[in-house]
Amino acid sequence: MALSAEDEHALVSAAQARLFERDDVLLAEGGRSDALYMLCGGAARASRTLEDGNLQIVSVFLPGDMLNPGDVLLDRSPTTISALTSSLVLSIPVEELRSLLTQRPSIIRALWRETALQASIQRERLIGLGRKAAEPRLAHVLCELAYRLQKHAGDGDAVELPLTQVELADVLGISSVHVNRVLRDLRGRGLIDFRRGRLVIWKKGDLYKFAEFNPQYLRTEPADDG
Amino acid sequence: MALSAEDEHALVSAAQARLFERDDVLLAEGGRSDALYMLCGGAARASRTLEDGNLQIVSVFLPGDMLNPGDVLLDRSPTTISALTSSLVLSIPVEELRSLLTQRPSIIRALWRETALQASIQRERLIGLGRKAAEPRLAHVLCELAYRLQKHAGDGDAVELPLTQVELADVLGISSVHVNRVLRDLRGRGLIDFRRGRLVIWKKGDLYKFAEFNPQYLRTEPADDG
DNA sequence: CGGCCTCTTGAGGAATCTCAATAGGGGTGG
DNA sequence: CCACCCCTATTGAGATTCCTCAAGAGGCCG
Repeated sequence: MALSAEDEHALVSAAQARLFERDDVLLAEGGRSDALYMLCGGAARASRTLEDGNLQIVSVFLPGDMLNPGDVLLDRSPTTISALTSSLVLSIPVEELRSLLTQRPSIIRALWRETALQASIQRERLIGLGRKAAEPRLAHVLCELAYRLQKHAGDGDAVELPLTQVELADVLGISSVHVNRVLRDLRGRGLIDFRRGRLVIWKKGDLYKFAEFNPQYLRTEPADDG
Repeated sequence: MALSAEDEHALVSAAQARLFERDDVLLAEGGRSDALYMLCGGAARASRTLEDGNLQIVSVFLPGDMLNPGDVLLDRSPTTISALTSSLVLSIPVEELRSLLTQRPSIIRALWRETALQASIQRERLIGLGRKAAEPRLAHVLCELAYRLQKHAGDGDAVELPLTQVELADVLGISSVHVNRVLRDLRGRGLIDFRRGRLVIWKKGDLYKFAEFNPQYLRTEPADDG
């Protein structure tokens, strides 16, 4: 989160820890955004349900992420945030956050930075949804999540991705049936293997190229690897 | 931009004004993000071109918008920003911005807020791209742009939207041919009329409902209208 | 053992695309 | 002022991608 040790300490000291189980709602769409949430363990999602019942997942959160860095500026939560797996979450009530922000202005920068990072992630997703076929679109999301979980994973390494095919479908804006076929296709190309929440990337270079994935947008610090 | 008069004055004083013509590039993808840009007049877009030549427009900017509030935190511009029409742009070199931010911490808040607002807009676009058919998706984008241009436009009012059908297609992630058919459909429903950059909304309430458009996410201040 | 969720595969259908041809408007040079 | 050109808009027709419905298999848990 790019915070100094002191700032992080101040933030965490003001926070309350809570545990959520799979599908528990942390923050309902339209509800008051009354605390800043930080995910310490597990995984979570932000989603919107449309009138026809269709669901779109807008963000996937992994340990270390803030869940609503931009939303605390707003009154109400624009999406529903819920747990993908058992999750440990820290929360700081907005009143306390406000006083912290005046005492420690550098925290504002961190929130701004986190907001910008999540906007970058959403931008790449938007590009995929708009202009990529299902195969590279799925490949890109897998690259992104694997990279965020484990920047330096090499060929053949496995990463735990707690997403079902239905959930992947709701991230990608396609049907779960099609996700299944696309996964089969990517497996057939020898790029990846994804089964029951376990992703293996066989050829990172080829996969990145196929997905047009460039991890630059996920870096918060100056380049530290390829 | 939610700045105090003094802060705005300080910001504008440090800025340099420039005029761009249609399709001029303000900031190239991958280029250094060396200044903060603010759009004063005209319109602009942020876009990404994929390897197959396909283009996706990620943001449309209107007067009053900052063009890269989150990107100044990063090294390089993630998208190409170019003018949709003749545009007047203020720019503040990042070095000067940095010193301004230390002198006037409240400006950080404004940049954070603007970053969060643009993330909100992108989130709604993402939802449309993922889960809405072309008709409500286009309707939603038209609602958004009309609202941003003129919050209080009523039924039958016209708004100048400097977008061709090709550009709308690149916003929506569909082909320009299909944009044309969808516009015809929306016209047939009596909701809107869009010809050569001029949008008329016949029935705002019906259009909002059809598009599932709720302007809440575009508000930076507490509610001031319906 | 039974139920439920996830995954897998097939088959027909719907939305959207690409290609192609035509029309309209606005600018520019002869 | 006209002719020409280019960009934009419009419409048709066939192709493609992805969807929906449906059925069955596999795993997990009470």
